[in-house]
Amino acid sequence: MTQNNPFALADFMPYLLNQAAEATSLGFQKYYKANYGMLRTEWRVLFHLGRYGALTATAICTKAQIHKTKVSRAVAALEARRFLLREEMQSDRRQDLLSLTRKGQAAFDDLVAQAQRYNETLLAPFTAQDQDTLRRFLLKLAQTEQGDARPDPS
Amino acid sequence: MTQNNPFALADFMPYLLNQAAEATSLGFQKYYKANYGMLRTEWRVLFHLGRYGALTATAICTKAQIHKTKVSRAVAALEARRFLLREEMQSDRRQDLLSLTRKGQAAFDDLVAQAQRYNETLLAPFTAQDQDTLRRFLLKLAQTEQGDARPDPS
DNA sequence: GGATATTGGTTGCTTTTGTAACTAACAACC
DNA sequence: GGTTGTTAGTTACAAAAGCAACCAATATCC
Repeated sequence: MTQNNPFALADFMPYLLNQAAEATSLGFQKYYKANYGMLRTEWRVLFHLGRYGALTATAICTKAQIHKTKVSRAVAALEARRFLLREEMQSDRRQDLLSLTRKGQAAFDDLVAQAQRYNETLLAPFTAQDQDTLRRFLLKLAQTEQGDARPDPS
Repeated sequence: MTQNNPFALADFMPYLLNQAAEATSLGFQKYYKANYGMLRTEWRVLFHLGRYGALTATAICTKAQIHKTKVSRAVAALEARRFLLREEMQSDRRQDLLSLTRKGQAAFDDLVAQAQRYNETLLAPFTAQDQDTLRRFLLKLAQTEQGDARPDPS
């Protein structure tokens, strides 16, 4: 590249997005970690069960876009801590239907309330309209196709 | 939370940002991984040296906002592969001045060109004005303070 | 209805990250 | 000028993520 067109990392979307993602994730992460000893995947799994009711592991994988090994481990951890319950399905004995226990539901309620508040503080500096724009952009970027960026032509 | 105000994960900025960050990072990551066997931190360190000239490790830490152990390892890896050179500083023998080798410079040139192209395709769907807005928002979000989100009142 | 493929999920192993402790060089203070 | 404190950077150990192999249940095909 030419020096008269200095490309800064701050212009590079993956970098910028990562910085923003990390900075904003941390505040909330501290909360669920400190209060429930949860990892991010665990919080996400809990969230999905709380938000959408009983689901199988693969359903969570699909909805949450998380790899099955991560979900598997998160479920195991949540189960061990009695946040969720596992019930073998009649129709297909490979699958377990997962649902929150009362304790899990309580954690969900608290965490969602907390998340909402936190989210509001994050978005506070922006007008409602800008918030919409931002959301729209991020959703579009999140749909970026995973094609290789010009693989080595060799 | 109330069910008549269903809070979706897609409304939660940390989540949205993470999704966008991951989706957009992947395409480029494939490239530097496949062609140079680099990790993300290594690419970032390389970038800073290419962009700002010779630096010490801590200078990179500061500029790039990366923890020193990560930088230390990235530098070691890049040095082992002869992408950079390490020179003990006269003024303070604890510090090494790091600079790119010819090979490192070549990799930098290629990667930056690639990054720019990739970035353009990412931003293509947006108008120039929207791109600015987006950048501005992300920068602001990236500056989010790391205060705990309401720690347990106990 | 038995062989083959597919799917749901888990486990083991390797790579990467995070955290804390550590070494070496320098600075400051008396 | 020796003790005490800092700073630059590395290393060792633990936690987490990624990947591939795997097991068991179901579906498919002949």
